[in-house]
Amino acid sequence: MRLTTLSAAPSSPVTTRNRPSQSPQFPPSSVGARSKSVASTSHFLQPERFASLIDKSKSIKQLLQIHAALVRHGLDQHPVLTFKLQRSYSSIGRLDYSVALFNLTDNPDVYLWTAIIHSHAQYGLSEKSLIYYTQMLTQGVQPNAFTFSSVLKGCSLEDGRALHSHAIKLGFGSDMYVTTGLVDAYARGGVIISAKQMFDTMPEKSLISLTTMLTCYAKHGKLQEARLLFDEMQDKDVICWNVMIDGYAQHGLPNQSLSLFRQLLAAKIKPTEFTVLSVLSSCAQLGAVDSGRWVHSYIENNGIQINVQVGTSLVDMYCKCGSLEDARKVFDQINDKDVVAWNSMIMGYAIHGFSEEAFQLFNTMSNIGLQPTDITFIAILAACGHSGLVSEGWRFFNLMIDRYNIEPKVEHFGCMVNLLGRAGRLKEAYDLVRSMKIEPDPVLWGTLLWACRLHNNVILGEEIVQFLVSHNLASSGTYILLSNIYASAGNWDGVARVRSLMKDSGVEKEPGRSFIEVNNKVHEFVAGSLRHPKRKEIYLMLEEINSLLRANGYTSQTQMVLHDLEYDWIGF
DNA sequence: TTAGGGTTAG
Repeated sequence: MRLTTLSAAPSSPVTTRNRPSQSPQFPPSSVGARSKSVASTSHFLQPERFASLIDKSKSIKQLLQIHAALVRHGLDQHPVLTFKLQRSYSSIGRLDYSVALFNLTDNPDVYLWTAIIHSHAQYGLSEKSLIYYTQMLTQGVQPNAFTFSSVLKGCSLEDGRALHSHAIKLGFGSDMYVTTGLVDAYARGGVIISAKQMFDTMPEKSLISLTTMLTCYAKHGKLQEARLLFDEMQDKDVICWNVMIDGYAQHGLPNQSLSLFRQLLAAKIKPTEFTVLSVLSSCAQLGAVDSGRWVHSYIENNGIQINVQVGTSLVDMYCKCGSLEDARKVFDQINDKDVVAWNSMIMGYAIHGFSEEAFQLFNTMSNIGLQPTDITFIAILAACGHSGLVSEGWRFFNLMIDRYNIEPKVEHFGCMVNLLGRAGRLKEAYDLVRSMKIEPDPVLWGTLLWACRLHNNVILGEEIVQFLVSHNLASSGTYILLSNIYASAGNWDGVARVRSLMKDSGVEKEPGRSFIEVNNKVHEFVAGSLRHPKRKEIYLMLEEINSLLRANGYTSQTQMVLHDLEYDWIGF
């Protein structure tokens, strides 16, 4: 007895592309029967001929014609043809037809079961593919190595473990494809040790299995291990480079990412769309606008398509580098902008204080019927914060909850606390934090403390710090902020107390860092470090700037700097 | 006369 039910006409294609305007007729019995269709020229077509027709078909119309012809020729249960047709439906995004065909097949063989499992896994429907897998077992059909490699794709860690023992039991535990799938499953589940163990059991490693392991390391920030593997790899293709470059970009090492990108170009390997996404992210992190522009023109001159993802990356890069005009130019040229593209541009305006432009884009986006996301509201609330628009902030905060049913996250509360704090409404900000149903994070507390410092509210500052210390939530930043609060109130005893408290509890301040790009080279400065080769010239120049400033009547605001625990000589 | 594994933006 089959567990799957025979479904009526399929109705939900996987993608909206190629969707026919009218309801599809299924199973097809007369499509193309009387017309001069590809499949109706002969009544005696051999299965081989049908197989080749299916392989050549690219549209749903052609596939339906062939399917109809198969029914007429009594070949609709032919295992090979059913398999091919199923795969073709799925490959053009019609998983619905694929499933319907599967349901109409009397005794699906291991090929068809594996194909339906594979199709669902391909579309990210891994739970569904696991259901098919269990149904397959219930039907008494034995899975093979192909089945395992398909069902492992995207499965959960728990399911991956179960499938692992199942694969061993059935003798597929050392198949290269199955093992690679297991490395990937353990890696996605975050169990790097198990992934590595699987990897090590492989007698032979393919480029794919090496890349899977490399991805595991890179995704989990194990960049040294990743680099070691990367350097050992012979015959690296561009995907390996992409994984490594992206690993650096995603884990705060944008300089290494750019440096590896240069090596890729030097090795005459052609970057892809994936490559430029990571590289643009690195440029954005560094504020390296010259490198960013170079990548932009590289994209334009080397046939890399500026699709919505690449376009958004460019927008983000230009925004973070402070070049809003360039960002807007790219933004306006992106076709089929999705919400992420809108969010990036709105965020760009927000962080640079152009709240009006941010609001305008928000309105345009709403007017064209695009639903804002939680990120959109972070951008909008940040824009309110930069312009001190308290009532606008509350309006958007409530709009988000009431109209768009978006639950505020800690970041939204952070924006509100920042907004209220800047406006001096500390009590309101503190009450908001205390009323939160979710746990406030250290950044949020920091924002509130920073506002106490800004408005010299020592009492509330102390209260918050006491709360944080007693709940074991205090970080070095907490102490620094409290010290600053005392300093700005002229309370030197307080400053001394915080210093000794920090010393006693062994808290160390993370050194501040800053970057600047000069002539395509990014220079990094760490507070207190004098390692830059041109430090003498830099100091001389700083002194010269200071003299000029003083000569023009500028007195620096040393109130904070003097009483900070470490003097960040470059960050000003 | 059938098949499987690796990299995307806030």
